[in-house]
Amino acid sequence: MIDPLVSSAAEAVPDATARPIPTAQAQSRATLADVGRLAGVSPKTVSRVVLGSSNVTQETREKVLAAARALRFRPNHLARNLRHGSVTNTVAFVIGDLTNPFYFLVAAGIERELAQHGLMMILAATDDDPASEERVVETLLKQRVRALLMVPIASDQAYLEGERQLGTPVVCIDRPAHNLIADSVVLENFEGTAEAVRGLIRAGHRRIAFVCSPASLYTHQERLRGYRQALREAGILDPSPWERLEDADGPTAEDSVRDLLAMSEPPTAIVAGNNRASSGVVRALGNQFEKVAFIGFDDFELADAAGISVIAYDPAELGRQAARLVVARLDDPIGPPQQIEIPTRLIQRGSGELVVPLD
Amino acid sequence: MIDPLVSSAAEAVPDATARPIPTAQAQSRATLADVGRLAGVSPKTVSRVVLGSSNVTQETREKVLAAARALRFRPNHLARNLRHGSVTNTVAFVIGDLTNPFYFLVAAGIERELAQHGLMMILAATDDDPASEERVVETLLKQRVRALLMVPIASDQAYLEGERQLGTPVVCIDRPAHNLIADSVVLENFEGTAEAVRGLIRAGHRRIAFVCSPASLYTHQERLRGYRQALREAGILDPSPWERLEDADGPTAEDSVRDLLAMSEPPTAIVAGNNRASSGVVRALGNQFEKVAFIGFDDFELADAAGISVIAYDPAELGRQAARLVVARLDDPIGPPQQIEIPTRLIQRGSGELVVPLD
DNA sequence: ATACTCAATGTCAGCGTTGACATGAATTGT
DNA sequence: ACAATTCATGTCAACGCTGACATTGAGTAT
Repeated sequence: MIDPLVSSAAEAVPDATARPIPTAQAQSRATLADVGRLAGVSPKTVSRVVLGSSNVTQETREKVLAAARALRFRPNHLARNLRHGSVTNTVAFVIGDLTNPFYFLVAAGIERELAQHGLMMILAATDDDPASEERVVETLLKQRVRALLMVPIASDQAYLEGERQLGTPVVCIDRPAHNLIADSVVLENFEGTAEAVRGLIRAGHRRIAFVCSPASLYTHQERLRGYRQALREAGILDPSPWERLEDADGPTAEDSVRDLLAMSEPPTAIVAGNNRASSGVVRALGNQFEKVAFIGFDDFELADAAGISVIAYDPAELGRQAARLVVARLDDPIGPPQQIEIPTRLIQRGSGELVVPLD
Repeated sequence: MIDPLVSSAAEAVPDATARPIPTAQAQSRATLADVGRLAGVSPKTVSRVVLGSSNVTQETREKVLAAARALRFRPNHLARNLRHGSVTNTVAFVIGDLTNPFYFLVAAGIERELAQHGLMMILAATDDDPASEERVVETLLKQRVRALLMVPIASDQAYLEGERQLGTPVVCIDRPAHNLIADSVVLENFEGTAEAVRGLIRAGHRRIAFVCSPASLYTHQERLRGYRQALREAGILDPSPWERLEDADGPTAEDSVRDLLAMSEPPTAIVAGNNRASSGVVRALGNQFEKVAFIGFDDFELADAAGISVIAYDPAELGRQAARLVVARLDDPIGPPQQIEIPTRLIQRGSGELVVPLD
């Protein structure tokens, strides 16, 4: 294991000639006591200076500050936090898949909002493995994180109930928790998708496909509901031929689109349920939106340059709101759980609405 | 300020009828002593069980584990770490701009590699503000992070020298540190760019532009050097008319490209120095690579679908290597500083090499 | 039977900090 | 001039944990 405190065996060699360049630690970190000794005051007085208490003479304060600077003193927050009931100022954000740019934008929003409240963000990934979720969370709780922000992966978050009762706020992002009273921030999945599909219908489309995977996700189910709802309103009661809801291990969105286009009555428009599906659709269609209209859920880099219409939202706003919920919950642990919906809006760039359907 | 320990004023109201739904913390967290009391053993024995010491009867162990489970005991790592010399298992990654997707991918690589060594990643942003770098780092050091990973923003990291001597590894990412002996992981900026430009020259291009900002960055300077080197090899000694190295507040890459195209002798090929510049170029050119060839530094989502050639590398690998340096340095604090170069490779997708120059 | 080993458990102190409380000196009021 | 107040500073204990060391009792060797 890693242990930097184990001094190297250098002293065993009386004359280490081939000694490498940088030096290891000579002295250890200065403590309040060290500073106090140098300044000729008690550790407590140093503490007062560090904490900015007013009950210190200007003269003493300067002496102490000089000593602190000389010794490169840096207060030990571990000790401080222990003393104060093990309350830290780190908030954990537990993500499934770190490589999804979506979550990083969320993380950016969280980081920024938390920083404004003196809180730091610790990032932990579960690699989309439900089993590792509890393990990761457990590790974080041992570190006494102040609150937990998470994109729930496991099918059950009941294991957090005890912790919640102990006062650790839990805020779920993108999907609600299962079997746990927790605040959550989600997208306007249903309405956003329904509105986009309604737009396609208004443009004359009837055969509208929906491509998405994995189908089991809360977000995708909501979007699917929105899709179906809009079609139902238009009198299309069975959209199933155009639904492609493959699961993670099945065919990719790219395959699904090729499959759709090969149908005897191919769809005239495609809606992608998430940004990964969007990538697949774009690859399969190769920018030929004269043939098939396309709207993706979730904006992406250069979608504007490519003229692709999307159901967009602000991922950073998701993070910001979640962080705000954390802060609010820390301020007031009591109070009914909240669910915030982040609005989506259709950005029309040509791929979805300017198309004249073939039939 | 935030303080969840402040109990609500509920007890002042004898009969709180309009009480909200969830409950606040009833009891506090169990400690080793609590578990010991319940199991009828000393705290030390509980500690032994928790740490997995062998010198405990099977019977005692089970009693203790049962008690721990009953009390939902969770070891306090703050106390543990304090006891052990304030050595934590969190490593900080200090980034300038969180919204740059490049850094996400780096962070993902870091997180993954660190996790394999039982280390956690704490993310902190400086918002590309050199002045806030030291402040942010200082805060992190108070938390006693085990090591520091950073993308240096400030023009001087000498303030970390003391900390380095105390044994905190510092690894710089993407650019080397200034005035500080530290390990670093950088890209093959010079060679990667030179090779790409050589390719354009081989394809017959002579008027090759370089668009990038801000010009002051180490990475961009290296890339610029590579660009000039390749041109020099081809006998083009003064590329300055085609260099567009505007700084952050100046015109955007998009503007620069329009400007270039409006020249009396416009470039036949453009090289972008980073992914932001690439976006700008793509927007300005609008995919018309028949007119002007294009190669960007740094791959991006859907560059493949758009057929854009890039100088690519693996950002996650950057992170992984950096994390590995941290771990190595923790194992062996002595040893000469290392600089690792992450290889780049030219991915030809059509925008750069299949073009027939106009002249 | 006596000393000797060893395993299981306990006692204690201290990691660095700060709240509660104590002390002593200077200042104030009357 | 003397108690009352204020202010700067100090003493002490405890946050939760675990290394160093002590203790106990059972088993083993002579």
